[in-house]
Amino acid sequence: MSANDQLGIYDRLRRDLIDGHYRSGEKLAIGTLRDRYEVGLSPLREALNRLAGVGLLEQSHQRGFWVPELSRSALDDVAGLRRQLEGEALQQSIERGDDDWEVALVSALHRLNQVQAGFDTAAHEQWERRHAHFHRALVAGCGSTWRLRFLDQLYDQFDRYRRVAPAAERRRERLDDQHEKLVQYALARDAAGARALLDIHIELSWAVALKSCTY
Amino acid sequence: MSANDQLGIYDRLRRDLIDGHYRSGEKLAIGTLRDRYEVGLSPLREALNRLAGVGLLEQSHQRGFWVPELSRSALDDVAGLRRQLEGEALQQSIERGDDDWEVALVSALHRLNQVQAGFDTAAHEQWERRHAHFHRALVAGCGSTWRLRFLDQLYDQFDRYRRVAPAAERRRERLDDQHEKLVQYALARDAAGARALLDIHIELSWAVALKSCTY
DNA sequence: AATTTGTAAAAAATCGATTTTTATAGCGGG
DNA sequence: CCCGCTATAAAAATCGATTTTTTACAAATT
Repeated sequence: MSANDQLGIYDRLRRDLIDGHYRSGEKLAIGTLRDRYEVGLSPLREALNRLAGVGLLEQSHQRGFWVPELSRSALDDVAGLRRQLEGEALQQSIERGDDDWEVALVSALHRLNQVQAGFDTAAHEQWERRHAHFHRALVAGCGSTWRLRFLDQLYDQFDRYRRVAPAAERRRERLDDQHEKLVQYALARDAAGARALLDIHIELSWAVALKSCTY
Repeated sequence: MSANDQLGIYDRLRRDLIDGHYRSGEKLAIGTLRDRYEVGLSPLREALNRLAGVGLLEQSHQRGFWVPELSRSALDDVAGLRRQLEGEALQQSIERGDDDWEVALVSALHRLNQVQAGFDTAAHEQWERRHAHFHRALVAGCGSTWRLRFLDQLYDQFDRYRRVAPAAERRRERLDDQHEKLVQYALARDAAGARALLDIHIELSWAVALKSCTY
């Protein structure tokens, strides 16, 4: 509980849900959450409702909140839709992105690479944040608010699987390398090349995340 | 306040937001809502939070909730993304939909046509519900939970514009006719034809909804 | 005259207690 | 012995009051 106290209960819960702090399908007892996060019932319930709105929780009337089940089919669904939405968003970003977009993208990549070394828990937290931020920066220039909104939700869902999947160092290196190359394509305004690589990138990420499914 | 009392505050607010009962950009005073809907503060706030999660409201910390602004650019965004997501969903539905999907689709069309006559307020309410249900039935067989989830949100957004746009009877007839033809394509398992018509259908709907933007 | 600062009113957010609903275990009947 | 019913316990949902924050207005200073 160090820097957590600055964050609202919504952000803390969201992070813990994505990090796999709660088991797939687990029921969230509101009273228990209240004690654990040391918040009042009202802000807690409001956060749970908003999280249900963006698909990070499921809600049943008068019966409380659940963590959505992790499943192979749900992962395939998320990955497939992400590939489509992110691919087109990347293409549009490359076609329409301005100087500010380029700068933000380069910055996001640099920040991501800064933290690739030493993988203690805190550093990994930071890497996760910067990784998510990088992918958002890549597509931020697409000009479609709703596409970005949906992509945010899909990133979160995808990360739920990746976070609980076993480490895959060899593949992680290739993925990191692809981040570099994606930026090169983007700066060269090669939309087709970028999109082709992004498909590969998502497919490889999917293969890593797939290991989270015991089935 | 007839059948409204059976619905939860979330559904009542959602319907009123889509129906244009609140102005674009309007600030929602929580105390006023509490009196108008005759509900307690807690369920009201929880509903507002969930509505913010699905994009039917905007929220600013400690500053309350707003109705998202209607704008030409936002409508174009919603319509474009809807065309893409719904088109592919329709194609997959036609390729994968089973007998139950066909039955539900035919039922939804029939129910929609049953209410096309007499357009008083209550009948129009019913038509709106059945129209939304028809489009959901059309794509329900696609097999992608997340795609359907996002489409639901896009339908709601699109309807916000259509509901406040002036009536366009001539075009409405053509749109209703297209509903029939869409089902014919679907039952004939002609995915390409259905998708082409759906593009036309959405474009025509967009032209109608566009009249809601004063700009 | 414009900007800043202080104060009062209004609104949102939070809290703790109460009510309502659901789940569980024990009891009685088939 | 199993099924259904009731009583009890637990949990979620709701309420009304309180606290905190923001906003609007006015006075004072530059």
